[in-house]
Amino acid sequence: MPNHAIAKNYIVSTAESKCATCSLREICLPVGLDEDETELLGNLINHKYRIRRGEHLFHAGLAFKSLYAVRNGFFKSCVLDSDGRQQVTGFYMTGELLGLDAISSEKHTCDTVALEDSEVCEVPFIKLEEISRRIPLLMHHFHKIMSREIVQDHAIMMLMGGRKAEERLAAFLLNLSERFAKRGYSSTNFILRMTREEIGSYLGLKLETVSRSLSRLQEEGIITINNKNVRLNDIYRLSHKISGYSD
Amino acid sequence: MPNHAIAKNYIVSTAESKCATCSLREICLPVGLDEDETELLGNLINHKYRIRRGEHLFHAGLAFKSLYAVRNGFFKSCVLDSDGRQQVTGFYMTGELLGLDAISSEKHTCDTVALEDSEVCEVPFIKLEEISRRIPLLMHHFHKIMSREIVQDHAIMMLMGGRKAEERLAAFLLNLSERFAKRGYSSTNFILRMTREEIGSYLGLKLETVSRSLSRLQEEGIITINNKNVRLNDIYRLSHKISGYSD
DNA sequence: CGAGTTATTGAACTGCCTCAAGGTGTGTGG
DNA sequence: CCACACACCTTGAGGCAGTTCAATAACTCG
Repeated sequence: MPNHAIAKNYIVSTAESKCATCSLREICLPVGLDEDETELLGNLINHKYRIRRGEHLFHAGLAFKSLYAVRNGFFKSCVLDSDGRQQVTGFYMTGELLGLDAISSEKHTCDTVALEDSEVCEVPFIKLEEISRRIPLLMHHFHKIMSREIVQDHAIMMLMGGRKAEERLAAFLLNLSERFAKRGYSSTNFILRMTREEIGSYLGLKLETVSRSLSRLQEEGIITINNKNVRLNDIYRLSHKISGYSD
Repeated sequence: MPNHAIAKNYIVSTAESKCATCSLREICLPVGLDEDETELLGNLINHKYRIRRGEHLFHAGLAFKSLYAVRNGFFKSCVLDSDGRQQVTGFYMTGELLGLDAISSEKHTCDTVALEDSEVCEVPFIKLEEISRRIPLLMHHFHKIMSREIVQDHAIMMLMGGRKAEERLAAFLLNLSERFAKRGYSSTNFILRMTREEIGSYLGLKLETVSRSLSRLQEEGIITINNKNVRLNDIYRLSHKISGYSD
């Protein structure tokens, strides 16, 4: 089990913790499994854990045993570098998979922290690989998830490489918006679970720059921002920020 | 097959194009396969292709069918954004795997271009997944490769997020150095296959800044650079550039 | 050899960072 | 429920690293 904090908060297996009957199946798992395959899934999840806001799911350096699927809530992962700076490498919401970076070295390379009270499903990696052999669709689905992570990272590199602060923020907000929409939440009205500093770290900016850019977007009427609450008033203009069009 | 240019340059299958007897086996493939498993590998590679300097291996948008293992040579991949800017997302050398980003959407998201005359082994992805089912070690190895790509991308995000130009260059050179060393080439003396602009794009800098930073490192005696030829004179000081130590 | 690409270097500019001060929100303990 | 402490956010002013623009030099390859 990941660490002491979690040990105290694990949730006993119930019918609901079976993937087969999970309400998130369509987000987490491939579609089109037959009955036998669905039956096999029963063994995939070990436990569910409750992680409270501010708690670590795992620390960098910890031996890698399991991936964790976000059942609900919101996480960040970040790497600490030699001189103590924190680089946020990703934000994760319902249905997304945590710990993929750890497969290569068999150690976690990130700290992963809940940004709100959350629940995760523990997926022992050995089991995932085992069951994958029996369910080609599951294997393929897993490959797609890893690939998606790579694509997402490339998008961030792209932002950091050549975009101005305001453009990065626009892209960031739109990305969140889409992901919320996919989960049935409002795409125009949501809460930023992370701090300005965390946003800045993720986008390669300082927190003051994040704050100023958000204020600017608000002055332009494109968004309304009140502390952690954002409303996207004009998605069209917001997305045109990114493409470098002037209107 | 990937595109017209390649069609003309494919190399007929020979004994040498079997993974089982390939000289790169230790770089490409997991160790510890038994005879049966090694036999199964025979079917993994479709063709080898010769790609000349400047030619594309594949273009962004192309339907995804295969991954490509670099047999020898050097590649870059890059994404083009809406207003035509090019972001280099990675450099790839012998034994590394190209096209991982394409799995998620079943379309290539990068252009991938040879920076010197190169050869690649085509690995049809369906076949890879099929054979993986029969060879757990191969599946696991593949997962590690994907994970390594994620870790590498995080390292770049880290550089872009909080490092100064000279530090980024130092990290870049050391990364190349290690990868060359692992392949039996000199770790202190190598050729930069890519242009200053490509380095800059990869690291989130302009080509002039790359040039200036390299010149600075040379003035300090840490490296010697002559056009594309680099010599790392003082790896110790070079690595201390990164950690933010002052000496 | 010559045309085009790539690299170096200089000078001026600018967007982001740094430092600083004050404001707002949140959660905890009395 | 209030008050206090702490964490987070906003805004301003000034500085600087890296960009932009420009001119020249060096290399590459037909």
